[in-house]
Amino acid sequence: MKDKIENLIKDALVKLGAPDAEFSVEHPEDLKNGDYSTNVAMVCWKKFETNELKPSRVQVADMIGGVIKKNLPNEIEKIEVAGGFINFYLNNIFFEDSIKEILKSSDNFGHGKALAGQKAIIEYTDPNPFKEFHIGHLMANTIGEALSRLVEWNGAETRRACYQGDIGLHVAKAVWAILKNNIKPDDITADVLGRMYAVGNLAYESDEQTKGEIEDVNRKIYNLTDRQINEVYNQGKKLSLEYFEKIYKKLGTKFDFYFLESTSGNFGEEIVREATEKGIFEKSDGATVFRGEKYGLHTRVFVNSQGLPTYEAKDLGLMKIKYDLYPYDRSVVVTGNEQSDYFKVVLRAAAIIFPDLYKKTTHISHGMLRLPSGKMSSRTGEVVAAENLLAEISARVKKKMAESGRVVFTEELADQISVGALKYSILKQAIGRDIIFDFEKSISFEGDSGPYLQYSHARAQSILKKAIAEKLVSAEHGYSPAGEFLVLAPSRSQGPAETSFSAFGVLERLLYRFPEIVEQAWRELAPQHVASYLIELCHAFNTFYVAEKIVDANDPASPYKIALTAAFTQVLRNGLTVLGISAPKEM
RNA sequence: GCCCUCAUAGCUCAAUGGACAGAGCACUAGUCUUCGGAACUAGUGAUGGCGGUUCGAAUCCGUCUGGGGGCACCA
Repeated sequence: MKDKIENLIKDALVKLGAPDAEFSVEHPEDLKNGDYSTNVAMVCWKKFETNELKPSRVQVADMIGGVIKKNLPNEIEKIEVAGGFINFYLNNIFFEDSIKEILKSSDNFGHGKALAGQKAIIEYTDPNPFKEFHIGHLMANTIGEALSRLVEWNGAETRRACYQGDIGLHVAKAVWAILKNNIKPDDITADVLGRMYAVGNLAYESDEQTKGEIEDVNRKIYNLTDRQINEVYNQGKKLSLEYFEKIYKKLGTKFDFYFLESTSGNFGEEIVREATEKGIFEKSDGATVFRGEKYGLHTRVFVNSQGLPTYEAKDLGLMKIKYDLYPYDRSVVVTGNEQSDYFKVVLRAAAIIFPDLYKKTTHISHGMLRLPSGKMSSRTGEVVAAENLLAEISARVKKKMAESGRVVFTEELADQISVGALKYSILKQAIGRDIIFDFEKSISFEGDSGPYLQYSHARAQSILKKAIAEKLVSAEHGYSPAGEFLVLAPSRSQGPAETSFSAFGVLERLLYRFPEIVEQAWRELAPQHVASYLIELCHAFNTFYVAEKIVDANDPASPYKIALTAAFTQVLRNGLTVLGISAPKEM
């Protein structure tokens, strides 16, 4: 439709002799200004100035509008000129078709082709074995999963990757503390690991001798020379990874690739060694460094003075490992924004060594989850474990359910709602901004919240169920409206009378826009557009729901209202899917 | 000290350079003999300061103030 309008305007400009004006066609924020709007007159009004004639913007808009009016397609009811904008109003034919289109496409409605034929790999979450899986990882996972789904919905073949730091000083700290406290491999739990890391980290910074001991453990882990250390290491790593897997399952993420630092390390070190011979890196105080200052960045160590690869070399190696495994067109790496400058340096080095991979790689950094008391730190043990947070939310969900007393609830349902609440609260805001986390305030169940979306969905589902029970829709169409539903979906003109912009008029005007939102959200790497859209959509539906009786055998408009409800649940469900939030049928 | 980022209503957040800056929470006043009140309607209330670019600025540029992050062998 947008294309049609753009062509309409282009034709008009050609006829008026100003074919090269750049203009845009958008949805006006306020629906009373039409379904589409163009700024063409304000952009090109000066082109129409002559010595004798100095038309105003509005006059130019009238002029262009006059030409467009002669050639209106069927779906456009009328156009109006207001304040220099030209506004386009769609009619019943368009809305009727759009509802049919939604019902026909069902689960595919919203899938686009912007990235068709491309391979994409998204890396996110990246928890470290031996350390806690904390709420920061929850944030990274939520964002990465949503981005993955956006990429998928726009047509790319997508792989999810998780990079786990199973080697390095942080591991040595935990292993050292476990040995020091005589904890047997069999007694190690995820909880113990998190605590031991904090203990080891504190000890590392406290005195020189301990520091040396931990560094020694670190070397031994790399070299695999000490049997006792290996045993603790292997057991701890296995346990951590299993524990992470449990959390991923609850969150609805399934990774295709797991990368481990213990494998990217050597590879990265080799790349750095070769590049050093070419003069890309240089030696300094025994370490191999990249001089970022040449590019307005800062110097970073890629191989330390002990000859061990740092995270920098490992990340460099990972870029190539990923490509060798899965030749991507787009690679997105999601991390916290404290790594933002770090990544600029690594990518700058990559630009010289792997220019083709560099061009395909995007680093996205998300904000931090901060406690009201300040920054959360796993180094000092001041973390909120993901598990604790989820359990806390879940307890509150159950309490709420018990109070409402409608449904015998299951653990699974409570999880779906809890995860939905958490994910929504993260995704509703722009990636990159911090969330100040407060147990009491940050998770909401009403208004602008995940459960509000889920509730709207469940309620609409319940209406469809009733429509089936009352034989206004036959049972074989089920909840998911198939092609036959169209036979029952009557023409738009049988719908309720529209008084200015009634609730259902707003609903119709939002539903067809979903695919554009999904496309825009990918283009801007901004899942919050989907979140805002869904809130607006649900609000429109709930207003409609209160104002109109939907299922009513005596109301000739009822079939159309039911079709609209079916289209709404479909779009909402698809939208929730894009965000990685589940849409229970009852709650 | 240098670099990066952010500043929107009492609070938590939205807004491809476009029309009157949108939500939710809180507060105030309402709706419901109707399909699920985790709902709906209405009201109060905001672009940190000063310049600039533009037909048009929360958005772009400069500057000041104030948060947050980063700056060599941690990740």
